[in-house]
Order: sequence, then structure tokens, then C-alpha cells
Amino acid sequence: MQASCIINQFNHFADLNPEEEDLLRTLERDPKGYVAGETISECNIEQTCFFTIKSGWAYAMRTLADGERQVLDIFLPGQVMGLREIGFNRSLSKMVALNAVEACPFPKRRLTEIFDRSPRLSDLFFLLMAREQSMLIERIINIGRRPADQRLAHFVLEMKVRLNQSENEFELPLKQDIIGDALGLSSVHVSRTLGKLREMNLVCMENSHVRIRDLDELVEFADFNPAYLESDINWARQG
Amino acid sequence: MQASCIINQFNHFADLNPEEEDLLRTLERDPKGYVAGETISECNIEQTCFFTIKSGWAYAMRTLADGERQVLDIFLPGQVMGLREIGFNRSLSKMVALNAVEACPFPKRRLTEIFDRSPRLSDLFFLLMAREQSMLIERIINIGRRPADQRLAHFVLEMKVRLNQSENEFELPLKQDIIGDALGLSSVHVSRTLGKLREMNLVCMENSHVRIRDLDELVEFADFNPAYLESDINWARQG
DNA sequence: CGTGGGGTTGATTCTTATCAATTCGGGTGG
DNA sequence: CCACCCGAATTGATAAGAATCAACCCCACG
Repeated sequence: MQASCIINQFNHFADLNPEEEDLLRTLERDPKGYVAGETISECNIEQTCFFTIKSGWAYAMRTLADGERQVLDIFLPGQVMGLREIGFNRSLSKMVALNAVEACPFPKRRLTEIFDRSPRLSDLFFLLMAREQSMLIERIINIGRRPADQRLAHFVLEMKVRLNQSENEFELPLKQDIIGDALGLSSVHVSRTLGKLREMNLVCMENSHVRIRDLDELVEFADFNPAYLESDINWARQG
Repeated sequence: MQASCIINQFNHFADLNPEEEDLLRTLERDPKGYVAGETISECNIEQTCFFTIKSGWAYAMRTLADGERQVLDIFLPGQVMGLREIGFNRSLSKMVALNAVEACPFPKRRLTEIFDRSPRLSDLFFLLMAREQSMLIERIINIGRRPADQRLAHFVLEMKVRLNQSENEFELPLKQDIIGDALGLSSVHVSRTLGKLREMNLVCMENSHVRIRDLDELVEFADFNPAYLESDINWARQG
């Protein structure tokens, strides 16, 4: 983990110049360690920081009045957590480490400083916001209109793309209850449905390991179109 | 509709100076009229414009492979439609007029021009993006974890706040099938559930007219907390 | 008067949740 | 090395919620 994680991540969307890289690096000082399950940031507090993830996975969640839980985001290394809370007094979600996490808090103000100094990074952050929105849109479609099996298939494929995985096998360190809470299903039903997908010879998920048996079939089955993950800064300044 | 709609809308989140107002006004030239049900922008095309809504309501939607529909957003006057598609080659959703709409297309590039000229408006657009994300998050929670009756109650309350309605009665020009497609329900079930809410003496919705019978009860029942709609630019530059 | 779109209602089926019991596997401590 | 324990996953039985299908009403509009 020598290289800056955030720069790696941002380089997917734009070619950064050294100055931009320096600005981004300022967001990644000050790493803090969290153990699996540890709360990184509480819900409904006056949070003045965002967090960059240097290593490990995390998620954002909300607990409802009746105790139900909804997982809102799953964050991977290089992502910035909390951006969407920029205009709010109190935090709207809780951030939790999924495994051992190194995260770097930085004050919200540092982001607007970057806006002032580099219009191109402004674009880029705007772009990231847009991409996150598109992922949320896709989740709404998934939860709102697809049955459990397609939902899970779609989720697996999204993860594959987000992890930049060309292989059909990869690690996915998510318990079934987290997956369920992300997709609006009970953990029991996740288990059953994964069993079904296994029998259909589409995906095999066991102890945090995913093996996609037939990618084309799975994509077809899930009605998955990766376009919503393929943003690019070049589209931002034309038209 | 003398006053600029977009400026009215933006003034909820920040106090604009005359120069900023001028910049925003450039987004609202060039109005085009659409009749109810007319498509404003297709899905999966190379769209180089965003749209500002001057009057009327519109929605964004996606159609799935099996013909199912999901309504993604409902846009009110003064909102900018399409922001989230900034980084994408092809449009990810379809925009449709709900009633008679005046919308002003403007090239994507004009937005980045604004970013270059006014860091404060950059902040503001970033803030709007964040607010939209928060609304999506809330919809995910709603769809993923709440039963139909709470879901509808929550939706009505969100609309009340977005419309800036202090009264407990207002117009809501949405057919039940649109509401259903927005909330992941069938139109039949929407009808039935609205009936139930009527019997419970919480809300009465008839031909596009909403009457909230008991606001406190309804808020309690829906587990509704309006915090996610209350963004403010002042929180953006501190911390 | 018809006609059609939107809304309501009932009957039935399907999907998913819930509750409960069982298994599996990895760690811990004796 | 084994017994135990715990969290996670699986499996079965049942119940609840929502979809679907079909009929019907209402009413605005030609």
C-alpha cells in the first residue's frame, strides 16, 4: 500500500497532473485504524470530517425506528466516505468498518479548498458524486423492481465491476446479513436465494468467495448493464 | 412566473448575489413547452444538455428488460434535471413531463463554465447533488425496509416538505401508477393502501389532492425525519 | 349517450418474512 | 487432541405482504 489509494482510484476517471495528485494526497494523511465491526462515524452527530479509505472495506447504514437496518453504501479502498453529507448539519448515516480498515479523516473544509484551487478536481468530485448517484439509482431499480434472485445476481456483478475484476473469481468479504440489509432482503432469504443461484449454475458464493460460473448467462439473467459505472471526466466538459 | 424559477429554488440553500443570479439566469433561457406525458429526453441517447424546469412537473424513469418500470425522480419547478448524468456518454434514464411543462435545455458545458467562474456556485451545485443523493438514500430505505403503508405515508410527507407546504392540504398531480412505480409497488396496491391510510384517518388522497388529517400521527407512523431535506450551504465550508 | 382512463374491490397466487431447529467450521480452553 | 462454544449458514414450516387477474365503478369528455 505504498501508492496513494485515492490517486489510484481517481485515475480511473481522469489523468491527474502532479499538482492535482499533491492536492489529493493532502486528503490521505492521518490514517486511523479500525477493527472489523468498529464504528467509524456515528449517525446524527455533528460530523465535520469526511474519510478517505486507505485499506479495507466499510459500509454506511441507517437504523429505523423499529430496529430494521438498511445498508446504504459499501465503500472500497480509495473512496471518500461521507461526501453526500456536505450540506447537512448532522450526519445522516453511520459508517462501520467491515474488516480491518485504515481510514483518513479530513475536515470538510479541505474539500472546498480543493474546489477553490482546482476547477478540474471540482469537476472530478462532481463526477464522483454523479457516479455514486447512479449507483444509488441502480439500487433503487434493483430493490424496487427485481425479485430476489435477479437482485443478488445484479449485486454480484456490480461488485465485480467495482472491484475492477477481470477474473470470474474474487473475494467478497460480506456476511449474508449485510448483503440482505443492502438489498432489502432477510438474511435467511439471501441464503436460500444464493442456493438457488448455485443450483442454476450461475454464481457460487461460499465463505466470502465468489465464483461466477457463466458470466454471460448471469449478465443476461440479472439484466445488468455496466454503463452506470463507466463515468469519465471527458464527458463532463463537452456538449 | 415572472421571477426566475431556478433562482427561487436556489435561494432556499444560499443567499445569492446579483452576479450569481445572472449566471444562473443563463441556464433558463430558451424555454420549450411539453404536454403531459411527452418525453423530454430519451434513455440511452447521447444527451449533451441538462434541463431546468420553469413550470410544471416531470419525472425520470427507467424501463427494465421485462417491461417493468421504475420512477427515479420527481422534478419540481426550479430543479435541474439530469445533473447526475454529467460523466456519462449516454443517458441513463428517460425524462417525461407529468403535466404541461416548460423546460429549458442548456448544454452541459455551461455548467462547467459556471464552475470556473464561481466557486460558490460550484459549492451550491455540489450541495444540490448531495441533497439529491440524500433523497435517493431515503427512498432506498423506504423501498427496502418499509411496508407499503409507511412507504406511502413517507412519500406524502416528503412531497409536502419539497413543495414547501405549510398547509396540510395541497395538490399532488401524480397518478397512482406513477406513485407505485416510484415506490416499488403495483398501482392496485397503492390504491388499496391509500384506502387504508384514509381509514386510519392519517391521509386522504383523492384526485390529485392530498389532505393530511393528523400531521403528527402521520410523521410518527411514517418514521419521517425531514433532516435529509434540510441542506444549507453554510455547512459546506466549515469543519 | 358511448368511450376510455383512472380508480376501486375481490379472489387468488406468489414472493418473501418470520420463527425455529439444525448444521457447519473455526477458535478456545481444558 | 478433544470437548465445547459461538457465529454464520442452511433448512423446514408457517404467515404476512404484495402482485396479479379480472370485474366493475366513476366520471370527464367527445
